[in-house]
Amino acid sequence: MQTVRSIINHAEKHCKSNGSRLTQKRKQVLEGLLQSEKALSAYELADYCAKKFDQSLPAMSVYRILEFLQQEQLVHKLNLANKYVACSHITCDHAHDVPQFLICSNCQRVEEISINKSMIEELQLNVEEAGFHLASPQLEMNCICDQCIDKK
Amino acid sequence: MQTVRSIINHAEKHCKSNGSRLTQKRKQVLEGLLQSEKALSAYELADYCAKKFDQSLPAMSVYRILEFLQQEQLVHKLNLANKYVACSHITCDHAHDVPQFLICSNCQRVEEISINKSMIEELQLNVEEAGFHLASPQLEMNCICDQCIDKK
DNA sequence: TCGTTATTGATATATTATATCACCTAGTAG
DNA sequence: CTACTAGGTGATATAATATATCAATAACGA
Ligand SMILES: [Zn+2]
Ligand SMILES: [Zn+2]
Ligand SMILES: [Zn+2]
Ligand SMILES: [Zn+2]
Repeated sequence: MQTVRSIINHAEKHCKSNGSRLTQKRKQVLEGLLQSEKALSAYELADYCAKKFDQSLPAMSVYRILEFLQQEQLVHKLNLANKYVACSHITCDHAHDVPQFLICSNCQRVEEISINKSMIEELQLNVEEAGFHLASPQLEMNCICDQCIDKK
Repeated sequence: MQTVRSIINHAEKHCKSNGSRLTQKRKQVLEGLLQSEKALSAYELADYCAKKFDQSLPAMSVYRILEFLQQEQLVHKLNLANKYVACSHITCDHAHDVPQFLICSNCQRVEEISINKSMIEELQLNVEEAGFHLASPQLEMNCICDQCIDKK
């Protein structure tokens, strides 16, 4: 179990070695995602920063920052939920595989998994047969998590 | 190649045998989706109806109608694109399988395919291992279609 | 025909997202 | 150190998608 701080430190090094800067605001947004149990919207992140750091962060800035963080592979956008999550592999050194996401539609908890490569290839074949090409093999699946099932 | 009209007739019978009604407005919205090459938003459908049938249809009504059409399995919502498509199997008599969608992120053209059942099961296993349960195995994949590739 | 239910309209508002211009700040060159 | 430059942020406007609620109307069954 790593601390939020150590992950952010790692992210900062990553940016530095990339020629980009992980500014304070960017750290704040990333922290918001790291400390959260669930995926957050840009506006929820703006709220978080406003409350936590006592200085309002306009939603526009959050969007720009999220875009930056995505480029740096520190954050992923969940298109199925229109929400954002911190990457689970920030402190891993290996290259980032194409991610697959399980999203609990009840509580927004998210799991970033890696699906069998052969399976993705098979999927890809199906897609090609239909006259399409996978633009991004990032799959997002509409799920219910164990915890939410237990509650019912 | 079936005509839009014949598909709508089929849909009407389907609703009747289901104890529900495919009203004129509902037909108009369904027709909008059937005649379209690509997925449409609720607001685009409202525009279509306004122009084609010369009577404005409030967006709210479109949303309600889309909800109805989804219940009747005549229409699918693409959560990845926040758009809607007519089901490709309205005139098929067989039970509707769980659909999988290929969405061209460039032109919004959509293909409704059926993926290998064993593959879905394998996917499901992966998901269960991660402590989640597939809420709907409807996969939506971010693609580029052949036509859009050729244009470039 | 009357009363009930299903359908639609109208209005307000929430949520997510993009476009644009102005301002500020950190790093660089002189 | 200062002035310049590019990158980063703020502010404002607006678009696009979606939900909530109450009123009006149309269809249906008795
Ligand atoms: Zn990741
Ligand atoms: Zn959950
Ligand atoms: Zn279908
Ligand atoms: Zn296309």
